[in-house]
Amino acid sequence: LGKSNDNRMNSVEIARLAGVSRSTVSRVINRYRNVPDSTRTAVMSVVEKYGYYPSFSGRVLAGKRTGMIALVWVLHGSIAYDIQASSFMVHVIESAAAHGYLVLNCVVPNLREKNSIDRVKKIFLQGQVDAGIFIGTNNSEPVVEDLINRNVVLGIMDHICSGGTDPNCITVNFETDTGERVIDYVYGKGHRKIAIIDGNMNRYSSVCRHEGFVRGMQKNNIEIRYEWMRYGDVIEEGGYMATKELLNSTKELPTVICANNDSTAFGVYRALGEAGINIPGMISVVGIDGHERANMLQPELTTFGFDFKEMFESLVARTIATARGETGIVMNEYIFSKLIERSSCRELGK
Amino acid sequence: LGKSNDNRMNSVEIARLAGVSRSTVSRVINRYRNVPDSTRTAVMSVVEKYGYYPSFSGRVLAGKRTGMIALVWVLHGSIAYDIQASSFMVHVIESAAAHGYLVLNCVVPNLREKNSIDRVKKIFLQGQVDAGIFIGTNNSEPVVEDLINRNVVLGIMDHICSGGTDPNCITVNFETDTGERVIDYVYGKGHRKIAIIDGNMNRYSSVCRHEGFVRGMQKNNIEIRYEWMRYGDVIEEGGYMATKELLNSTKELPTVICANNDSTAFGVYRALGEAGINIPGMISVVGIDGHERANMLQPELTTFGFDFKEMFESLVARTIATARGETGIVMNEYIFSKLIERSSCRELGK
DNA sequence: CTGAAAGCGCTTACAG
DNA sequence: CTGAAAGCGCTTACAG
Repeated sequence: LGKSNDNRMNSVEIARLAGVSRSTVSRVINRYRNVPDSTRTAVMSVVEKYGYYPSFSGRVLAGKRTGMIALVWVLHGSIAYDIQASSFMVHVIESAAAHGYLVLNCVVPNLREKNSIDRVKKIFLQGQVDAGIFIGTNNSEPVVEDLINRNVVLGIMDHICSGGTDPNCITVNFETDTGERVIDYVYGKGHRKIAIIDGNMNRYSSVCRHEGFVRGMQKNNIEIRYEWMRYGDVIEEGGYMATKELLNSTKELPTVICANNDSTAFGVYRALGEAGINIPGMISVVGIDGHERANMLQPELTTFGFDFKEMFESLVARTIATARGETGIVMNEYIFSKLIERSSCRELGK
Repeated sequence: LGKSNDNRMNSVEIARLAGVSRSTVSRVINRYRNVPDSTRTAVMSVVEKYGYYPSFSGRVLAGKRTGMIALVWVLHGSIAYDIQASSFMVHVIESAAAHGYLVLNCVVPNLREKNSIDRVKKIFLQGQVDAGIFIGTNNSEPVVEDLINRNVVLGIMDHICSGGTDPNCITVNFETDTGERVIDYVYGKGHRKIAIIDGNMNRYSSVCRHEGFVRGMQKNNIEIRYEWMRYGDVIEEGGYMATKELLNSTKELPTVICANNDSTAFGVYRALGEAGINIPGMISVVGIDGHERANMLQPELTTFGFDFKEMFESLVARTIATARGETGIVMNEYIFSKLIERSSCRELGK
């Protein structure tokens, strides 16, 4: 039989002490209008006297929302001791708090392995939370599609709904022309020997940026040299490995390396540093993201930055609103970058 | 009346489909021993076919644990875009995951303001989680004491239980002699003109370190000059302000500044940098913590580092074990620092 | 080995 | 304005 919560009060006890029924206690707690002040005060004084808080599971079982969203964080490879991860988390937590929501954190190494899949599905399908936010997912994840099909409300970063417009799939995506803008920028600085460290081609944003880089090269009549085009994943280690391979396999050096994102660029820095190649003297570097650490590098990284705080505020707000059954919500949004010009990309021929 | 969860299965439906009673479904789900394989298989095939997950609130209301702990993060002042915050969070999340627990995140600006108090109390007193971890609390917080008195299981960093040994208050504290060790170290390097940037005297660790600094000075017969002893709080901004004030109000400069912790030391760096004072040429700096960012400074920061990963693993493990009713658990632990000698503290007279 | 039943603590439509 | 009652979905002691 259900275990009584030791010394905790329940609504029948409060009702008895206040001389009303449980129904009335509940109405007071839930701020129903049709309760006269005298009743309300009588009940509240007992509630406060005993520090009574209605049982969470009781409330939820009776039909209330949980007031919680899950933040599912897909972290492939090693754990990120990453300022950006920290700020993303805090953005989600604070955005949720602004709507009276709490965040349940779930970090999984991937979304393909049985154990991780089960942990994630369980959270939603048990009804432990009202909705979820996904960060770091690939562009096609069976778990995500499964949850969407089962009417779980999900807010996903960098994701296109496969079903077109599921009413419970909220998304935010990156502008599609960042890659092109990066190339235009370095081209404008006089660079013609351009290397690309791509991201993870299972991510929409990486594919988009890759295509943008290529469009930019073609538009400006730059030869695409595949020895200078590498996959670096979206992490520091990937950028490092890709740059090392690039340096090892090319006779002629590029004058600039455009990275899929700033974390990747950090790896580029490390590899160039180890090879004794000066930035931006010998090779310039440009990133994408506006990572908080980018201005702590030597030299500070020139990058195309996004306003992630604003992005998460909107994603979380739209997701919670959807979970609350509100309508007329924008299902997808794009975010746009702003050039943050620092000192890692020099002007050639000066 | 309780709202049915649209298309979600429940245990009576599964029972009907499997040709058994709800009791049996529950026994299978909960891995009871006395269920023959044939019954188990029959039930599980229905469970899997429909992707059934038992309702969280139903289970909890019937007496199961929530499998969740709350992480209450007291962040005074502005939001930390901080690698350390990120790694602490990840440590807690991963440590909890190792025990099958999920982490509910709650960030509050302080624990004294009515709204924050209420948010925090609600989480625990509603029974939303099995236990809590507190980071960043002052050494005497009424909310914390209240929760302890109401039998909530809490794991607290840098905290001494006021009641002595409440069986539900798990703690971890810093060694008490770090301050002394810092002074011994700089003394050994030839420093005699020693400045101190203290932390926040509402924290046990800051008080301890302060006392350690003083003991170290006395032991080594160093004059304590109060113009060189400042409060810097435990954050970058505090270290910055304190150092600026110190520079503005003293004629003679110290040869070394010992900071309460690394974040504070970051602020010391910034203030010295702005004043055009070379580190360690003109003034050396020593921190405490082993902050992940400390090796990214110029020059890299010499500091006394702690193993926070291990610390959180133990704190979380002990807290969860207590929540599970296990006994014989170590209530308090101390953690010990290791000197990480880098280049911010020079040897004098060489 | 298994089912019927009680109980966990709430909310809300219904009736007054 | 308010109470009695049904119902949310589970678990487990009890009885067989």
